[in-house]
Amino acid sequence: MAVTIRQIAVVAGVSRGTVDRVLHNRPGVKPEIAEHVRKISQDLGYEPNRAGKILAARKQPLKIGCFLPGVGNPFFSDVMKGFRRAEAEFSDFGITIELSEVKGYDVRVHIKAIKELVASGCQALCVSTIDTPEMREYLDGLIQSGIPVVAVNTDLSKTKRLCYVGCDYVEAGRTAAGLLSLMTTEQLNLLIITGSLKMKGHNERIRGFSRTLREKKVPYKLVEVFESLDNDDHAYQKTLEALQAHPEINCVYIVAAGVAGICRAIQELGLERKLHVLSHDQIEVTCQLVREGVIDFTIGQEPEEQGYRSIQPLFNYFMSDRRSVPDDYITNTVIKIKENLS
Amino acid sequence: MAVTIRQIAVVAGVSRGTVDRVLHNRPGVKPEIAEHVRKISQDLGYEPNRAGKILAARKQPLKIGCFLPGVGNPFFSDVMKGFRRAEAEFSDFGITIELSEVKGYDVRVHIKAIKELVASGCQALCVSTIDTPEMREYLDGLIQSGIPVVAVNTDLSKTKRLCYVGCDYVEAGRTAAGLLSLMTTEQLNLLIITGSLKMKGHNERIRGFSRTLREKKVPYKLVEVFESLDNDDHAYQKTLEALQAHPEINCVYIVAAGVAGICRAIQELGLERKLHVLSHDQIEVTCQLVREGVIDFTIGQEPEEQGYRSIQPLFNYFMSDRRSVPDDYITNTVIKIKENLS
DNA sequence: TTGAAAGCGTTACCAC
DNA sequence: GTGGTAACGCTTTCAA
Repeated sequence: MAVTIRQIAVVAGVSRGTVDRVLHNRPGVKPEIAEHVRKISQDLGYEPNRAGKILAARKQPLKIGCFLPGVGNPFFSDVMKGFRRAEAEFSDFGITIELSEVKGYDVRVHIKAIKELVASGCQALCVSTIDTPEMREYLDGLIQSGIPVVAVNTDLSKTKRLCYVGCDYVEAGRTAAGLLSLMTTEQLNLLIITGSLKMKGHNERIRGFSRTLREKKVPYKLVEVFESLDNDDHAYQKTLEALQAHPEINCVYIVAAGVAGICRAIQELGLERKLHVLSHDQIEVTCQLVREGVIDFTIGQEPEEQGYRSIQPLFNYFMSDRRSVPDDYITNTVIKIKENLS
Repeated sequence: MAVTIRQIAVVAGVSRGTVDRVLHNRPGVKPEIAEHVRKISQDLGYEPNRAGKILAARKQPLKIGCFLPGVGNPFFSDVMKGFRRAEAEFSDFGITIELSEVKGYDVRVHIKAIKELVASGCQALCVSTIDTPEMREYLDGLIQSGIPVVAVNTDLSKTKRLCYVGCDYVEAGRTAAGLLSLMTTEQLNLLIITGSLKMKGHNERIRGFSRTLREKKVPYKLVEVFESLDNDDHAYQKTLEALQAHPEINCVYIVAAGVAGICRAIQELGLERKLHVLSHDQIEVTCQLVREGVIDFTIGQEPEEQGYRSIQPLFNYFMSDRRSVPDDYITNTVIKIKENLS
């Protein structure tokens, strides 16, 4: 049977109230007694019982704020599913989730939305946002004031975030290249279409991709790179032009969004199945195109897991009186072809 | 705030004890009152609070028995990791896990081991065993007597098992074929090495594999099939002979164990990287050979997840008074190449 | 500065 | 048959 607060109290010769005060660093305990109690709880290997905590704290349930720039981006709806699953899982353990979604990547808009979450009484945050100085400063302020923050999907470097839950972008790019190299040995004439050259994750994918091609000594030429800016029409136009201008292109690497537009261009030019086409993420549009054989494979990152695994450590963190500081959780780099789209 | 047993008692005009008796179908309640209470708890949408249950039941913690034929099989140690993770996760929620492992696939041995788990007081079981009539009969008896059984990794068809947690073997075979077909278009001269022709999962993989090759119209010839019987030396010998007798073989499909022996034969004949080699499962030996480039890719099935996700539904099942009957949980078919071995 | 007690939702047990 | 009460481990509040 695990050690309880009561046992500590008995051993220390004080009341449970005092032990509680010590264990939560609340004021009003004589320093020497506090030290004594602390030592005993250490020696006994005390770990708080979550069921007891939950029951006692039932009047102020833990409210976690989740922020995603997910409006209009189907990828994030899977992350949200993970949040929801965690909420359902933990609801009768006294956890509530407040969701906030915005469109696009304006730092001000993001900060405003997060502020609203805090104002609504959230005691912890899971955020997927932009890693800019302004954002970092704002979040570090929050963390300072006692609100732990989990970085989901996009890391917040050099902040005091509790942990990062998301994929390894470099590995994703490396995997795309590695699989491609298993599929062909001929010289690659590459068209790379990224989302935005400002997005760190996108750049990391490209870096991993080209590094692996070089390591594997795959002969390749980078014919063209451009941004889709998450806009299908724009991506369609640019792809059309690039493929017409450079008929030698035999491989299209789609780093981020714009997939529908890009593939429409490929199909209209009758190049379907004549080019290697690789993409990232497992969303409806990529799945459909993989099924049709237009895209050879797509590299996923377990978005739902990212949502679920953001909430879970927060739960344990609070339940352990902030002692179980969670590790980063890096999701698997998932290869999806037609047969394992599940 | 969720509905409590107390509220039901108030509304029904009875005591909490009576409500408890009704909700647990315990005798000693007048039928009309029982009916009345049942209706109210329905109307109010009562869901038991897990924290309360855990605390009250703390003296008889839920003991779950886990059985694996894992001795000498590294695959199962990952499943075990999942069991352990669940145990750690739920330990202060009053769950204990009793593990039992045996070597090999003798039904009598398996039944004996499971009997011991039951004798030691396990109130539920997670088992990975053989799907034979004798086993089915034994397990159905246990289930009848009130011990729910989760089938892990291998389904127990036509039993009253609570659910199946494991992979889709057919999909795994299909995926192997699908990826292979992306890697080559030439005629395939196949050597297939299965574990045992008696193992349903192995046969399903082969079925999925060949079906997909046919669907994709990949020209192929089955040069030879034999069993490794999970024995590396035997597999080594047979592989050596097969490859020498049939120099036209250009693809080796390793369906189950014996990987080390098979690949040793391939390497000794200097055929490394000259053949396509595919395997299943992500264990140390397959990982190493993928890293060395001897195996092109291996198809995993998330064994740790299988362990964890067997315990979790049992926990919820008991906590919900056996009302949340869990769905089957099919793990992902995971493609692993050198770059995403994580 | 400390102790005592109530209460969270559930179960088990004893008394009526 | 039914109601009341103690107990699980913890937090919070009130009293000393």
